[in-house]
Amino acid sequence: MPTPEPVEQALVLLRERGDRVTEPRRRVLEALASLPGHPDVTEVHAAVQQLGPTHLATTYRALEHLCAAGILTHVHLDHAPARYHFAAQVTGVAHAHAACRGCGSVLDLPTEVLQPAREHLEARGYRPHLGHTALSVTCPDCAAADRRAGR
Amino acid sequence: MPTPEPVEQALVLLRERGDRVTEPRRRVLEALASLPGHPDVTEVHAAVQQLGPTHLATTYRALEHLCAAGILTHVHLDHAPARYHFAAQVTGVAHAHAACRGCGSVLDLPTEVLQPAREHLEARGYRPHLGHTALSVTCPDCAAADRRAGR
DNA sequence: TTCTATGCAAACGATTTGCAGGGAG
DNA sequence: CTCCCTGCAAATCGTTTGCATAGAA
Repeated sequence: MPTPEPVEQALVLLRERGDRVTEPRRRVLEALASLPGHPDVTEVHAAVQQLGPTHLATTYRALEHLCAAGILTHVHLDHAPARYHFAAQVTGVAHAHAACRGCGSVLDLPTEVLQPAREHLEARGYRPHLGHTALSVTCPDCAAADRRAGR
Repeated sequence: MPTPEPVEQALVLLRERGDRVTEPRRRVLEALASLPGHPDVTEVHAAVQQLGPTHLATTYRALEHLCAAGILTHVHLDHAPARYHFAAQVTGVAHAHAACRGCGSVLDLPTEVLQPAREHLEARGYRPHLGHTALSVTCPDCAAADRRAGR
């Protein structure tokens, strides 16, 4: 189950690492906690701005740092920029992703559906990071739109 | 089994579409046929250059066009730029991919290992494009290197 | 001849970097 | 007091676009 206070949890982890707890980092965490789904840098930054003036480069650096610290993770979509969310370490739930090639919407997937892939990879000495890339899909809405357009 | 002459096959498909068969396009196809694995734009362009002077923008446009025509496809890796290869329509074999986060090497995967993912998605009305994004992995070599570095 | 694809240069969006000053520990 | 993090501006990277011309059909 999700931890009630991901932000507090994240701050504890930051301190444990000996990293500094700064306003921009706090804002990024608050922003991520308040935003639904899996926002990209731009969306995170917009929310961060509402909490106080912050330079875009700083938002990038904070996100990068929090990812490196294992507090956040990001998912890569096929075209669109990466999207961020709290890591399983913080939320307690791991999940994989599928992203619509048309509208960019992200669907969370239970990790079990990738179990055979995991086994295949591990049997060959590969270490899988299955939450790190989103499967490419066309969502029902965009599929309908495509059909209407004759594809 | 792979078609003996993917380039010829591709040219036929191009002509069938009423598209023009130009030097740059021919070079891109030759380059892809000669390069091992799944080269990215830069690698394709380097090979193309060896066949004759071609502008980078043209290589981009040729690749884009051939993908749109269904003759080529590209795989997205988590960080690195997209990598190109002949489409299943031309080679006769479909496959998925896993890409090493460390060194970028690409491993081909049998599509069956993604079968449960496919079923999960289709049951929800999503249309999967499972060859389009590479699963993120750490290859055995990079995993060993990571371990040596203490990760 | 017609009309698409190319070459070229410039524009572009996203992300990164160097550096000097500010704030956390 | 020390050193990490931030703000800012400029640089960089990968990719795209507008326009005039070359060349495929």
